[in-house]
Amino acid sequence: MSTRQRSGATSSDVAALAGVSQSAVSRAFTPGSSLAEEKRLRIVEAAKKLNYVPNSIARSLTTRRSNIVAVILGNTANPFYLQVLEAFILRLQGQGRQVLTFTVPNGGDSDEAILRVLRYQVDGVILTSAQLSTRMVSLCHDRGIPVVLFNRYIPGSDASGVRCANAEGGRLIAEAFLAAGARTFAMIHGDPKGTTSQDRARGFVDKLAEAGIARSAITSLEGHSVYDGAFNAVSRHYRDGKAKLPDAIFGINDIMAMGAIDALGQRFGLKVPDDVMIGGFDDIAEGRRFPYRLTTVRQPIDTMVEKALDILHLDEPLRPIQPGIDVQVPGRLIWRQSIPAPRSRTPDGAA
Amino acid sequence: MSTRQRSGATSSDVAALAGVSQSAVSRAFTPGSSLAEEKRLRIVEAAKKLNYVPNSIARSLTTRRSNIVAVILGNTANPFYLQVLEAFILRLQGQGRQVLTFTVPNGGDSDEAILRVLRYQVDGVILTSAQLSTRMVSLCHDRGIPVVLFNRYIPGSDASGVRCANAEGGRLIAEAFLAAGARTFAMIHGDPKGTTSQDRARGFVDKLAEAGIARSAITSLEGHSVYDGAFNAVSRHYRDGKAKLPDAIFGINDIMAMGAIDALGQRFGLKVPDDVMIGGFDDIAEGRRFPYRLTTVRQPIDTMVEKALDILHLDEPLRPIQPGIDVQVPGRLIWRQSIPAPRSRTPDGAA
DNA sequence: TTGAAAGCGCTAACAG
DNA sequence: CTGTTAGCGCTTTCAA
Repeated sequence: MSTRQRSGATSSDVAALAGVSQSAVSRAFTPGSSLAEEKRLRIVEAAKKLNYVPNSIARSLTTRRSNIVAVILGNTANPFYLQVLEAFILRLQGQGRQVLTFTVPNGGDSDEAILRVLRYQVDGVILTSAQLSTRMVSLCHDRGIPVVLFNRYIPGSDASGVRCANAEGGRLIAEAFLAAGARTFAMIHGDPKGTTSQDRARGFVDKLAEAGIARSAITSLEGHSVYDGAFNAVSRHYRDGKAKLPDAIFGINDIMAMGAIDALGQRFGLKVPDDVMIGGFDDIAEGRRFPYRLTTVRQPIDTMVEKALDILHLDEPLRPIQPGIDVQVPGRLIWRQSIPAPRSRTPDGAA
Repeated sequence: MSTRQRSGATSSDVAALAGVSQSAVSRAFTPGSSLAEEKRLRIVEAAKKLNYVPNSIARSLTTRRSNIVAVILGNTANPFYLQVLEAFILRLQGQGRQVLTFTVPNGGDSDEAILRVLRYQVDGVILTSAQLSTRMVSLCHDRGIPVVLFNRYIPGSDASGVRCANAEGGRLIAEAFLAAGARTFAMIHGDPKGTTSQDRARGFVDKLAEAGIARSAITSLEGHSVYDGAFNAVSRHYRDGKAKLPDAIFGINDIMAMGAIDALGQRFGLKVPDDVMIGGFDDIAEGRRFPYRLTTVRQPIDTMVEKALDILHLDEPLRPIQPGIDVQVPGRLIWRQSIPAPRSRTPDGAA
């Protein structure tokens, strides 16, 4: 029966068995280091016999590189960010790196998570949660740990980030509504402090203004970025004919748009798009399904993930961190049935 | 401009500034170690001044404990396992531990992930993906790293695990169908090699047999544990009236049950439960929503997560690993509208 | 190409 | 309570 004390063979054990020096063993497991082929083979064999696996912790101590990237998640209730997490894991795994995952309560600050991450000497941090004190940003910066904000930014800070062109995306939805003949609107906001929500709303309102729609023709509801929030907001606002139903509702993200559709259906027996048209943002898998068939703005997750990792420069650890990089990736309108398509569009196709 | 070389102040730096020994600094950051309060304060102050954060990597090297737990995910297309991941992260984070997340392609084996995990000296491994060679189990065992299988087991192996009482859950759904008057059935299987799918199906069929339903009255479809798989299987099998529709369909998990409901609605204009009744398993959030309102068996995630962590015995690392623990947690039937409720039941309530 | 030796930053006896 | 000392397992000069 094994005890938890022992943690397996070390490079010295392997060295002894193979009759070489301990550094030779180290070299045998370091691609690109010079070692006689015959010797390498003997070492690998000895290692196999002892079930030797190199200790990455010890390696990290000397190299000062952990090969670990931290991903800090905010709103896990939004499937979009779970998809993002998965994309990061897949890509990073493919590069031989590991992902340390943290969640912070929706709207909470990520300072505590950052502090933990610092202790583990991660090579980089991806942050998808809203709040981050600039103090933490500089703490990471001082220690040479690059941070990239995913889909958010801190105005006035020099933190780097990649995000979807949110305002432009908001405009796309407005255009779609307009093309389908809508004249009165509602939008369901997410986190009122989040730049993502604000930007999408701004683009939406701006485009509408250009088309001559007064701000007063646009109702604002608060959905707090989650399904239930949107469901409840819509249920409450329009119950008993209290407020007049608009022609179109913009869910600032898909999950809220879905909440709105379900509230309309369940509470008021209303059909989309016959009674109200709905637009979303993100293009999550759930929104593509039969009951929703959401017209939405697709965020190109893979591209965004790739660009985020580019900013991290994991392969060139010595390169100084460049502050203030702000990459914006355009979203793309995906037409489905939740907004009646103008004649020139085909459902489920691109804009 | 900072370079990536330097990685911050060390305990020696703090010691120098505070005028104490380096070990005093170590003690100041180790709860429960004896140190004069006045001295501790001075150290903390010096640490703050230097932005000192203890290096967990170095700590792990000496203590042989990383405070890291690995979670290896199989089918990420099933929201249930994402919920499980989140539950683990939340709980582990609360204990001051970190989570290293891995994904393995659906049906792929997790050996490669395990090997990586071993290098990082994790304190424990949670595995939710099907395939795991017994060689890897013993590799972990030898190194004193406890492994627990979540919702699956390897017959004949001494790997520990926690799972829902799947067969019993399958029986619950069968009972519900029977109570609602169904006489002909279909079930949509997940991974045909997965014990989870097999057990649920077995319980379902057994219960039906006891009620006098012949095996030939039960159609088997393959949904591969994913939404699209179930959607396609149902669309294909029943198109053009090729096969006769059963009274009830059991989706071996919720996400497949949802795929079935959508296929029925979109392809054949059929309504649930009026035309066909549907049962699921898992009780994922998506299945509770208006378009689905799935009657299902709830897996008590929190309980299961708790029991899984109990098996890991993270707090008593010296305790030898006990092989072959197999905890089964009962599921609970949740009545919703996808199966017509007998008079004695209230929708959304417990069985 | 190879081995010896010096750490990486920290914890853990062990004296005092 | 506190400082000294000896490593944890590995990488990396530095000579040979």
